[in-house]
Amino acid sequence: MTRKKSAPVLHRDDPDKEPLVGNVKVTRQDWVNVAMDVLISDGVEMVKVLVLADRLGVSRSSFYWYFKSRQDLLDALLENWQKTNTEALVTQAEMPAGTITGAVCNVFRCVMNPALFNNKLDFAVRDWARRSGPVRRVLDQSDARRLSALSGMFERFGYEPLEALTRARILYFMQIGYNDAELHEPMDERLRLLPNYLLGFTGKAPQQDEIDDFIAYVEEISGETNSA
Amino acid sequence: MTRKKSAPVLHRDDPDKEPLVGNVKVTRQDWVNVAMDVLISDGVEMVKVLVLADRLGVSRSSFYWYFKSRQDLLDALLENWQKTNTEALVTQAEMPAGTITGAVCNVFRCVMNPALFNNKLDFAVRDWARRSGPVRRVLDQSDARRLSALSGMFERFGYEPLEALTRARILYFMQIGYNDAELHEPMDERLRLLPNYLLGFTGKAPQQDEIDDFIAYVEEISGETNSA
DNA sequence: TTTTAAATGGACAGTAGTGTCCAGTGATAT
DNA sequence: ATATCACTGGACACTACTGTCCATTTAAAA
Repeated sequence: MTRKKSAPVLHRDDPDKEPLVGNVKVTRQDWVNVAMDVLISDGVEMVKVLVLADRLGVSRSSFYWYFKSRQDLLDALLENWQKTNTEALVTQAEMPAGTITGAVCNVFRCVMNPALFNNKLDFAVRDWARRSGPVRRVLDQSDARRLSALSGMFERFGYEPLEALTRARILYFMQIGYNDAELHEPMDERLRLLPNYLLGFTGKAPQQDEIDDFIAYVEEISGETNSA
Repeated sequence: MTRKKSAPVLHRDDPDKEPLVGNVKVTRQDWVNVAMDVLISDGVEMVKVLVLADRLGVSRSSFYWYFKSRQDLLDALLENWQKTNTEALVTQAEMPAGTITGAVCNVFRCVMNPALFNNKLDFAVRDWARRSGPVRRVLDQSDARRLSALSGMFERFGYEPLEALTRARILYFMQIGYNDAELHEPMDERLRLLPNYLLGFTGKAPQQDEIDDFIAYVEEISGETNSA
C-alpha cells in the first residue's frame, strides 16, 4: 500500500555518466526501447513481457515495477510514435522549397532518412492499428494531420484545393503502399524511378538539378548510416 | 488406423438440395467460409479453432475431422485467396480498352467491385504476410504478377518500359495505401477525386465520357450490392 | 559500517489456446 | 431392425501467456 509503483526514481540520472554496459541496471526507457524493437520486427502481439525480459536478461516480474501492466507499456509506445514521426513529416512538408518538385523531394528526404522518420516504426504502428480500435483512432488523427500538411504544400505551389488534396493523397498513400510491399528493395531501384515518380506526383517534369540534389542527399544519409 | 481423415465424403453433395438451415450439417467449406470471415474482420491471430467452432455452433474437436491442424486450414485460406484475387486483377488489367484512362478505369472497376475482387480479404492477407514468412513469399509472388500485368497495360498504350513500371507502381501501391487508410470512407469522396487521380496515374487528362462511364458502373454495382 | 528503499527473481494462480483420445450418436444401406 | 460409418463432443494433457506475492539482493545514503 505504501509503495508507489509509478514514476520510479532512477539512480542513473545522467545516462552518459554511467553507460549501460553489460546489464548493470535496467531503466524504464530500456524496456521501452526493447519493446520498440520487438514491435518493429515482430508486431505488437510479440511484445510480451517474457520476451522483453529475456532480451534484457532480466526477470519478468521486474517489468511490473516500471509498468502498471502490459497495456501501460503499449500506451507509452504509441505516444512516443505519435509525437516523433508525425511531427517530422509535417515539419518537412512545411519546409520552404523553390518548386513543387523540390517540396516533394523534401518529403522524400524525410521518409527515406531513418534519422528523421522511422519508417519501419510507422508501419508497425499501422499494422497494430488494424487490431486495436483506440490505436486506429490515434493513427487516423495522425494520417489526417499529415495529409493536411501535404495538401497545404501543394496549395502553396498554386494547385487548386481539390487537386492539391488528390496529389497529396497519391503521394502519401503511395508511400504507405510502397513501404508496405517493398521496404527491403534496393535504393537503386527507387532512385532510377525517381524522375517518373516526381512527374506522377506533381504533374510537372523535374529538372535535372533537382534530381541530382536528391541523389546527393541519399548518398549522404547512406554514408551516415554506414559510419554509425 | 483404418480411418481416412482426408477427403471426407459429404452427405450433402448438392448444396441446393439441402441448404444449410439452422445447423443441420457442417462441411469443410463451412469452416473455410467462417475462417475467411474471421480473417477479414479480426486478422489471422483470431482464426482459432474454438472461435470458429463457436460461430458454427459446433464442438472444437469436430474441426480435426476436416483439417489436419490449424495450419492446414490457414493453407487452404491462402490458396483460395491467391487464386481468386490475383487472377481477377490480372484479367482486368489485360482487358482491351480504347485509351489508357479507360484501361485504368478497368482496374478501378475490378478493385471497387466486391464481386470481382475481395478488397478486404486482400488486405487481411497482406496483414497476415507481415507475421509469416511463407505467406510473405506467396504475397510477393502475387504482387509481382499483378504489377507486371499493370506495367504491361501501360506499355500497350505506348509508355516506355521504365515509365510504364513507375506508373504501374504508383497505381498499384496507391491502391494498397488507399485501401489501408480509407477503406471505410464514402464512395462520394473517391468519385469526386476521380478525374484528378486519373490525371495523376496516366499523365493524361481524362475525357468526360470516361468519367461518366465509370460513375455509371459504380452506381450499377452499388445497386447490385444492395439488392443481394 | 549499517540502514533502507529500490529493484529483482522464483513460485504460484488463472486463463486461453492447440491437439489427442475415445465413447457415443444418428442417418443410411442392407 | 440393425449394423455401419461418418461425424461429434467431452475430457484430458500440454504449452504459453499475464499478473500477484513475497523473500531476497543490491546500491546509495547515513
